[in-house]
Amino acid sequence: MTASTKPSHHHGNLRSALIEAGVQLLREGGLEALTLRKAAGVAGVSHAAPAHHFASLTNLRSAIAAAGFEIFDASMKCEIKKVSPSNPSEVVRAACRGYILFAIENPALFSLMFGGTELIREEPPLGASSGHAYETLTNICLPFSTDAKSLEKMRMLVWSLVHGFTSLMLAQQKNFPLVDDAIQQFEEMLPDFSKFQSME
Amino acid sequence: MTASTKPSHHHGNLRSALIEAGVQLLREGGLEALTLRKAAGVAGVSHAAPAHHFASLTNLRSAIAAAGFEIFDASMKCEIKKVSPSNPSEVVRAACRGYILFAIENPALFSLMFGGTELIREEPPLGASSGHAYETLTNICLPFSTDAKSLEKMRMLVWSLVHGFTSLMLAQQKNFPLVDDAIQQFEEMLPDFSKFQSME
DNA sequence: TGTACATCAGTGAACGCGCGTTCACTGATGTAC
DNA sequence: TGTACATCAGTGAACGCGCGTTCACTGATGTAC
Repeated sequence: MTASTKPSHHHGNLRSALIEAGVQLLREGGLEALTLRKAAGVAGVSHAAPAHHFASLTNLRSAIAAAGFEIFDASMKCEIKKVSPSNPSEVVRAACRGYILFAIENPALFSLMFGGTELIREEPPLGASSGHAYETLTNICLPFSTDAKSLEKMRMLVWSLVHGFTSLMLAQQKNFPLVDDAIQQFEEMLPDFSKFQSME
Repeated sequence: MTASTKPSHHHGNLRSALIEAGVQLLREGGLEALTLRKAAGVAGVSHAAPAHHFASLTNLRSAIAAAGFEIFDASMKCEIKKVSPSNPSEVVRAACRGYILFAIENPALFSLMFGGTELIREEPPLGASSGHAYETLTNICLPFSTDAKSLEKMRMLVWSLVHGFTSLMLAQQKNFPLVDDAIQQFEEMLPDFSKFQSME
């Protein structure tokens, strides 16, 4: 038994491991598959171990949702990077692609983040992470707004559109459409934002 | 003890009573408060009684979701009736008001219908009920479309907008905004649909 | 460098809980005659 | 109208299950001297 495989009484970074295990459980078994005991099992520790890191299932869920918002934000930013920043409409479309891609890859995590599950939303980890995604959504709307009020309206419009489309897509859950089909359907539906401003 | 209050061994219409009980449980305690045993308790029967009507919790959930879609459709239709049918944009706005009002009054039921919970969606009761709401959403989009494809796009646009707005509103769940505030915010955000058609 | 000790993360057994489900039963209802 | 009987909805006790949680414990880590 080498030093690297030597089993240690201490895990090292159980907190992160439990969050990762939770993301995996959500992916494999949906919302109801996420329990403290199962997360401990996947992380390879006894079922009593999580108590040292998470006081309750709601705390673990909140931490997982926070991690989810970071992945979510990264997914949007990744798509945004692929297009020219000089075309604001294309940037919005790219962000929406990232939004939809994340949801298709992590449907249960998406449900946890936005669904009816009780979370501790106000506290730092989750509050900060969802704040990052909120900032990204705000930034892509800046070119379409002239003041705080029009910014607020544009953000709400874009966010509602892409969030509604994504949620309805997940709710139908009939043998999942190809990712590209979903995105194509979304983009065909999308109004021409550049004309929105002049309509005011 | 009069005849009307005489307790009978038979309930009469336990199936409906369990669905009603379920709606009440969702309203009072959220998604996780809905169990077969609690529904039986609220309906005033022993916890083994539901087995004669629902083979599993998923079946009860599906029946409750079906009932929810009927209430949901009625809520939209109720608001539509209040406005002039000769103004299609106003009809769409009215339907959206019904959509939002339903969700505010029944947040957990809304989550059950559209969230990550597994339901038996294909079978008659739920399939038919959600079909009614789908029809209503289609009908309000008819005046804005010239063919099947533009109808599909308009329906997806309206539906995504109102569904996304509603879901995000519920997800924030910070001391609930006044109903009127939510609807006002939605209507301010809403683009002018009458101009959409000409933009194609 | 070595030793003593405090800290703390993980163990494994045990607890009570609410859950869905099964089962023999009971009593009301509805029908055949 | 009355009687016998089949049907079926609801009862209440019992079952096993996975869950969160508690607890005394153990062993690794890190620090003081």
